[in-house]
Amino acid sequence: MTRPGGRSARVRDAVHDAVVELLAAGEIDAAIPKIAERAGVNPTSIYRRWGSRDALLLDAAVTRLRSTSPIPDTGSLRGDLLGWADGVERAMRDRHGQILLRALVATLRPDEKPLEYLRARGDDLQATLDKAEARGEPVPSVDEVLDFVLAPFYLRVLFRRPVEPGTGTVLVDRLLTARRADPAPSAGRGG
Amino acid sequence: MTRPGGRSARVRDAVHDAVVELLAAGEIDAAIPKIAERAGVNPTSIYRRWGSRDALLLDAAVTRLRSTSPIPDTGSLRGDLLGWADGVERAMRDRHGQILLRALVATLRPDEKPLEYLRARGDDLQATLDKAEARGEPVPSVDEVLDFVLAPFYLRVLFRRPVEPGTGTVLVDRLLTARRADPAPSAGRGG
DNA sequence: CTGCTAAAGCAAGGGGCTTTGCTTTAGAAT
DNA sequence: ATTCTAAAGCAAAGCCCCTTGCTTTAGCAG
Repeated sequence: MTRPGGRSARVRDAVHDAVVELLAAGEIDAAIPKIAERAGVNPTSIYRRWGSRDALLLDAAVTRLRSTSPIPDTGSLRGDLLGWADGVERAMRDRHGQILLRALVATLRPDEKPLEYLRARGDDLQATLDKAEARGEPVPSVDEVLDFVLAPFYLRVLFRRPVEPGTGTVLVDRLLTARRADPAPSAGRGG
Repeated sequence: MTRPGGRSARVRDAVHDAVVELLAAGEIDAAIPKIAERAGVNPTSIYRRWGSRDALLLDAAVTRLRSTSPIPDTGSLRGDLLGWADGVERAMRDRHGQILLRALVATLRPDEKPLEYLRARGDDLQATLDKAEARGEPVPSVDEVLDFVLAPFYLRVLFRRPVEPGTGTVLVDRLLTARRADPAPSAGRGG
């Protein structure tokens, strides 16, 4: 991306938009020529830039999901996690968010290493937990946060069960209550 | 399936095998002619029977996953859940199980109703919980079981994080401990 | 303003997926 | 054993995806 502004960025955004719109419209297996037409772009541009439909879908999903649900800094672990979980909840209740998550999972290859983007989100979470620990709060591990909060959201979306409003709060409360009740059994941190 | 035994079943199994083998071999987007060749079957047979590659993958995944991890009847809720969770853990540590789960999620369409097969597994779980309740044990809801046990397994597999041995026990313990510590906040049952 | 170059557009060709009408086979029924 | 039929196999044709070499454009640099 030596020319991030200008035409290059315009085409990229148009193509990403086209992908999301087509998926949202039920055109699940629209191929590259169809995406290009929707984006008002020449198919060759997509082939040259992304190489394959899956690579394009993955790029679109990661790019769009990256901007959702940052972790706030509220001064308390509970506040931070609630703020983050609310953001996740909003994304997971949103049709486009659901579609992007599904596209992300569907295009991940079983044998590759975890995505850089996912590792970064884990690091953010770890930083939040470190701050809380420095304040003297009792803190769960990143794995526990993922198990208690993120996993239930993802299960609901991927298996088409409803995400009720307030789910994020329930899940964060479960996490913090469980830690208070039983600080022992879980495994160490992790990527 | 008016003729479940004989050639029909043989072809079905051969095709399902071919799907799993190709996916396991990294041939993620092998199309129907390639699957047919691997199965020693004419492509037309697949087109006529399943209609599309996605329908075939979904059928293969559901058929193969249906036979894994039944819920035992041990006389205690904890025993039942541990037995079930061990089965899930075994499937999720298995390469083929991981591949089938990924295929299942990838081929689910966002707007259709939940799978009959998934509803049936939920009913099995509910029956187990009902038995425990009749014995006077404190019981979680189906949703809580899914959140605490199944969701973390699926998150690990779908996002390519390792499933450590003993994970099932840890997750079941979390579920039962949480119920003991805080019987209040969660939502009702559900499909 | 002029020149440079990365990226987008264009066009043509090959290849493989998918469809469809017909034939053949194998399992079930009588 | 004979008959019947659902399902599998075969062959050919159309379609569309993908590739590739070349041309054009638009943004940045001097």
